[in-house]
Amino acid sequence: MQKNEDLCLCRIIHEDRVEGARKKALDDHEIENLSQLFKAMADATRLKMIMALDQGEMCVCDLAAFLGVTESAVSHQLRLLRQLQLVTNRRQGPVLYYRLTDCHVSRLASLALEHIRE
Amino acid sequence: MQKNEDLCLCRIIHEDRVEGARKKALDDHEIENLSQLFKAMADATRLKMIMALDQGEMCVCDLAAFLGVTESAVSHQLRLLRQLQLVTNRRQGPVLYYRLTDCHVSRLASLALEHIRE
DNA sequence: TTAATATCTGAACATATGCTCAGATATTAA
DNA sequence: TTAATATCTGAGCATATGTTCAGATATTAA
Repeated sequence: MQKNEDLCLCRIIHEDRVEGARKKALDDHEIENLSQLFKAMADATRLKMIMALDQGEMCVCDLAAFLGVTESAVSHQLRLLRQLQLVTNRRQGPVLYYRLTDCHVSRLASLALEHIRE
Repeated sequence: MQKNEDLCLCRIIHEDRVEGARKKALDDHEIENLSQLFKAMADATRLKMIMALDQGEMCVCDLAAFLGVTESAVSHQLRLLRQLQLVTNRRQGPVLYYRLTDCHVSRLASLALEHIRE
């Protein structure tokens, strides 16, 4: 096996394919954003949260009860989803009602679900 | 804060919403499968591999050269993708050519990309 | 069989992740 | 102000993840 610096032409069987892949490749920034989005949906708890919020807005208590985890855990995950702008909240007194920012994530989930069920 | 056993009704503000979410919730098995699929796409290296294979089949060497990681790393990731049946291979002599099993993952990636670029 | 090539595998390691706990902050009502 | 409720936050911890390394396996050709 070779060190990173040596990962060079000597082992490339099909230079054309490697070159072709390079040309059509997304830039790193987009890849990073894509993987972040998928990462947000890659956890069972967050996925359940997203599916639940797709039905309508819920507060932290509600989500915690639904999920069977502490409100702290929910809050941490909501922060992550908020930072990715997947969810938004609305304050009514001391209660924060969370909802999906738009239908993007639920569409992604639906499409993925179709493929799993096929 | 309460322990898990105490995560009970006393903190549920909107029982109806919690109950509604419970009724429409996917079963755990499906949630698990969904999150596994998203997890597979949640890593930059695997995402690049998937996008590259969407262009056509490539061998392990090619992918390693394209990605700039060791062939060992590629092989480990390919095993994961194989186990989830996202990729398949075809042997030609000592060379294994990998390709996407179907268009599902690339569709997912395309949809996600649209949403990111919007 | 032997050597060369391509890929796979398990172990080890550093880093990331998700959760709980304890306590902080924010809002409301008495 | 004080107390109560709802949520947030940082620290700490156990587990998961992604990579490399060293060496194993599989295929082909001499």
